Amino acid sequence: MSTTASHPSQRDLQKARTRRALLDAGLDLLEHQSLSSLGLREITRVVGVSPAAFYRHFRDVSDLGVTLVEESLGSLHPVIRAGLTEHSQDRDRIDHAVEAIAAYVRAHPGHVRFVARERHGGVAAVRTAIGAQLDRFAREVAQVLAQDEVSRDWSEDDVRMLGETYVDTMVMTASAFLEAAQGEGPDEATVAHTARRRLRLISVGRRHWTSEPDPGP
Amino acid sequence: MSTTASHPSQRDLQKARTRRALLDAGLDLLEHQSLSSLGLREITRVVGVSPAAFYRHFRDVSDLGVTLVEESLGSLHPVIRAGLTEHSQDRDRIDHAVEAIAAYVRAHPGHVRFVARERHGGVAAVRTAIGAQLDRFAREVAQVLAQDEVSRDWSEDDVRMLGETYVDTMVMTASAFLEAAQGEGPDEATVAHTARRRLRLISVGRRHWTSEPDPGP
DNA sequence: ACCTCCGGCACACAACTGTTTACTGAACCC
DNA sequence: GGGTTCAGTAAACAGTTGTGTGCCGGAGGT
Repeated sequence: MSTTASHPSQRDLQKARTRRALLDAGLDLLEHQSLSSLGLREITRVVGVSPAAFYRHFRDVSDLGVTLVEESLGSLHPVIRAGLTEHSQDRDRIDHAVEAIAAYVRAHPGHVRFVARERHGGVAAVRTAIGAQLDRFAREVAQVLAQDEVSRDWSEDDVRMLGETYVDTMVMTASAFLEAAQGEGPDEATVAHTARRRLRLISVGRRHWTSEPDPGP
Repeated sequence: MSTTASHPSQRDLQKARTRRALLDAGLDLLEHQSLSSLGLREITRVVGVSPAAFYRHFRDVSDLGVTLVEESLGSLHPVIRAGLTEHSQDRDRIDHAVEAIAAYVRAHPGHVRFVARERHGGVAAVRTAIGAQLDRFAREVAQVLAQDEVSRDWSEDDVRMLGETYVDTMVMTASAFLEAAQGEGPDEATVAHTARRRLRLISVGRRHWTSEPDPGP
């Protein structure tokens, strides 16, 4: 019995537990380095398990990395959709969004750091995995935005661009919050302040948008 | 004679030459990995020099990394200023800016990749060095923008935010162009198309901006 | 001409890496 | 209860790594 059974055996539970431990240890170690320098032995040493045991769970370290991506971003989709669907005044919406990001960073700093770091990192598989997830987010956001009255008659292309812009802004904001938390940049209040104004800038641009002829792509 | 003499001796020239070779080799190797996994021996092997020779030029690999930052971004300041100062219609300005970014990426792909990758990378010293440079850019851009008639009576804070937004957008665009060049994302034309519309979105938001009361920071 | 400087070298060091092998022993199924 | 499955082990493999030492040899200054 090795499939995802409804009645997980004792052994399955134990296996899942060490797997979790490996993932957690990996994420912890990634606080001060990047994935392409993270060693397999380094991880197993922290967990307290023999190096060979690693292969029972992952093909190699970048495989573990890809799993971490799904874990970090995969569970976020419903949250995003829920957060965007709730209607309210523009001002409040922005405030809530920024506060939601701040809360998420406080709750999962490791995951945020990992995504920000490996988004353009040295491991191709992880890079593309993150790219794919962010793309999904952009589509989802765009889909919600398209239903707003403001952008009723926007071209599909423009809505898509808007979604990407929002997603990128959110990721950058999250990363800025993280840096604030570890005292590397401006403090949290300042980050929130700038993020709010940045979102408002986009929002204003959106309200006055005119789909000019643009030759291309 | 070891200072920056106007009459560089034969020995100084040779030293500078190997130093250059080390930097170039390092940048090349960083195409497929990140700095925190780049080995000192790896570099010297490529250059064809003994490992010990490395210490004649850099304290360690992250020291070389910091040098690469200055080299990548330091020389860019005059270019930015020149590009921004030239006046023209909004449309043309955006088109030219995007094309300028594309050209820069084509000319210095390694430097662009390095900055994008190590901006949030695992080596603190390099991370802060990049942050400082981008901050300088943001200030410079803001200073130019402040003189535009559109944002005459903007608060200093808002202008600063606008500068940061532009810089971040440029960096992201550059990184997107790079990915396009190596076939990892959408093609170059699409990237340019989205970048133009994104810049126009910001530009529109700027024209209709009202400095609302925002409690904080 | 002689002495000094110094970039680069060869070598040695201990520590570390990813991967394979044959194995053990407890939980599992029938 | 007896046979099977399989997560985890110990040991060995051939490489790799960063760093320190002492030395060389050509260029530089006087």
